[in-house]
Amino acid sequence: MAPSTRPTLDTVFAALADPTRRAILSMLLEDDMAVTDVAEPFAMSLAAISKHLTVLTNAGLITQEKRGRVKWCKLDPDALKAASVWMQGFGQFEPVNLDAFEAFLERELGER
Amino acid sequence: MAPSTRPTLDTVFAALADPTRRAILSMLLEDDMAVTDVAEPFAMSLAAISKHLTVLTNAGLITQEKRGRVKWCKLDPDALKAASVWMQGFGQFEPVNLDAFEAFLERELGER
DNA sequence: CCGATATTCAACCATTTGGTTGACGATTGG
DNA sequence: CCAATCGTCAACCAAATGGTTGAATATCGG
Repeated sequence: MAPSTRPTLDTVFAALADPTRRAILSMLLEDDMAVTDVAEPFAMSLAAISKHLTVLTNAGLITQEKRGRVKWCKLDPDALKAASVWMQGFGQFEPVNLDAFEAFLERELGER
Repeated sequence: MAPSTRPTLDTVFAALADPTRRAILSMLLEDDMAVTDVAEPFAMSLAAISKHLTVLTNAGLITQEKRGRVKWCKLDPDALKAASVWMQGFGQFEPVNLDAFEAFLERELGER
């Protein structure tokens, strides 16, 4: 599924502003997933998750491919890359630090 | 002025999702500015800009210091750094690329 | 073929967001 | 002192957001 609106910094950052959507991205970091499986850990309807996935797709953060009755969701980090470049213009941040990233993930999971 | 709500990834990304606010950040990259001067290039009321600055402050992206009747706005890239680290977990992006950043700025200014 | 599974659609709702205008409080400078 | 300037507040508005439920549409498997 291609994004219905061309991804922009607006759509990318707006998509990232929601904790549910960031959690979904984290899950997809592990592996591609079907919509139903994405929805499983969340205390909200499947329809709500489906909408979140649409937002992520329109932002270009994931792609969705339908095989049979299952729609597979796959992380697509290109849009993130664009936003990341934008942000890095505001400061010389240290190079990729996976440890810090893990810490963020854990803190965020802990908050919920 | 300290943020009234502790900055989170939610507030940082939500703040970045608005083109007016991103433009304000770009302006503050050049120099600190008073609220009235920040508002000058925009076709919107001073009150609206004041609200945008509150959003940026709550996200921890800027600080505001009142000296006399003038309130000075100053970029504070720490919150951006946190968000940047989060994003970099999703891909091994090339190191800081200021050229790409300039291109983004120009494209964004061109869009409006 | 038929029931179950996967996903979206449509209508609805409450809340948030981004803007307006006009009044207001604080500070400055002549 | 007093008029002008700086910025926020309050009330209001339209549109977008994030959620719900129930029905609809495909597709799979036995």
